[in-house]
Amino acid sequence: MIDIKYIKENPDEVIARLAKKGKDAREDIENILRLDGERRALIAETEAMKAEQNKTNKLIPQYKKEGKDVSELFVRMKEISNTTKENDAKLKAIDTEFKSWMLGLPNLPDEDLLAGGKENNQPLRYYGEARTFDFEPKNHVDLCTNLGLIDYERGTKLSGSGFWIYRGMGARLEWALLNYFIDTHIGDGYELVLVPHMLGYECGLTAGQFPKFQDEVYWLETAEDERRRFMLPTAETALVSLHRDEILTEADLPRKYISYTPCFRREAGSYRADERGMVRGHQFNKVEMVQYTLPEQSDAAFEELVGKAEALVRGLGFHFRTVKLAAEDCSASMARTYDIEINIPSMNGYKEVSSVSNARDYQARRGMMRVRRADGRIEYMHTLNGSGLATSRVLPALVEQNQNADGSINVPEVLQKYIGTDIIK
RNA sequence: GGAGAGAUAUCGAAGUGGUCAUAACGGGGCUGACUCGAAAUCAGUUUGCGCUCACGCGCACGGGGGUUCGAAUCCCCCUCUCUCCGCCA
Repeated sequence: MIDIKYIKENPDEVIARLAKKGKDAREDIENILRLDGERRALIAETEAMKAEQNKTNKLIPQYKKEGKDVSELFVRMKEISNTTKENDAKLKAIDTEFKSWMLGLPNLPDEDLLAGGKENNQPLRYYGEARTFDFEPKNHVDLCTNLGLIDYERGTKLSGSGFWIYRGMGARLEWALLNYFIDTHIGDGYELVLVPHMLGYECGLTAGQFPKFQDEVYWLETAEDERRRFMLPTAETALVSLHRDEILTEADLPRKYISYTPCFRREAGSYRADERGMVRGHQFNKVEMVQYTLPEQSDAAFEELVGKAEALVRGLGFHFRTVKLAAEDCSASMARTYDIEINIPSMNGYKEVSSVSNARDYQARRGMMRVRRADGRIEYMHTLNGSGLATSRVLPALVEQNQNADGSINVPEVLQKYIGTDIIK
């Protein structure tokens, strides 16, 4: 959520900045300002009456004790009671509408972001060189199938399209990647957290995925009187709710977490012909990094997370580039996002393997995540997240880039200790 | 799955319709006194949210609704925790 005070004081600026994200917020802001005014007026009126009510309530036992008649007071009190009840109902309706507009507003993009979508993304830096082949390289689907690493057919048999099965050396390669990521993060002082894979609604709301993107996750069928739960689309959704409704102390921050989870996504309508194989599925494995920081720490934390994701990719020997996303390409909750993209030869281009974002106080406001400063002030923390990394893009890139003419695959050095070999054939 | 008990501030916990939410009482934290310093002792202090330029005012006793002039307290629904029994990897 964006600070209502900031919206009130700078409505035009907010509209202009959200426009960079491709959001025409004129109607939203108009409604928010109107409802906020109505809300305040009603609060002022109702609270004055409640003050009278409270004062009189103290008189009643006193009068009774003194044997005075209280029936006149009762008449007035009934009046107040009726009006405040009506007002409270009105206020609730206004509040609900107000909140729904507020929750619908995306985060403000940072000032330095370019407006517009993907076409305005800026590559910031490149690392290494794209591999060239002196033979006709195979795509990862053929490579993985031939080597028995991935069983696409049986994945579909078990669960339908968009699911695959890692087998044998494929499963070990996948597991080796995850181990490499996790060990690196632990070495960097991050706390490993294993979270539930089914989450309650509030988690999605805090992360900023709900109410707008409720259709993009898998909901579990529940009985009428049972709490609704969904399969997490990313560990961020869980980790960012870890400190929901908490007030941490300044010394507690920054908090640095990582989590491994499978991620479940509907990906409705997003299938594209060039995204064959395991680039986009309904379930994929990911190690996620999340930081909670003091507001003034979040810029440095962002650079740290980007650096960590880059280091993992570099460690695997990949050529990659780091791209600063234009405002519209950042997700709704985020003020800024950098993607790390590697080359998947069969796809003629760069594909995202990590996305690092700074939400600033947007998620903290939604989930009431605050910090008590040394001087006693309470303010919202900042939250950041980044993939570190998702294997579903890394493994295809790895097999394609490390393939030999005979169809075998060289195992990057950092993975060899986990998998026990330097070549898969 | 069955039966029962419970949820009050940083923690334990009292309060069962008004004059104890300025939330008793106890512990912890912080500040000060005493001390070379510490412990002990003594004194003080210590919830969050909203509205307001401010003085202040309002709200919150797990969450939601109801009864009442008035609810921590009575009624209904939900969530969570604990105990016992059953079942179970």
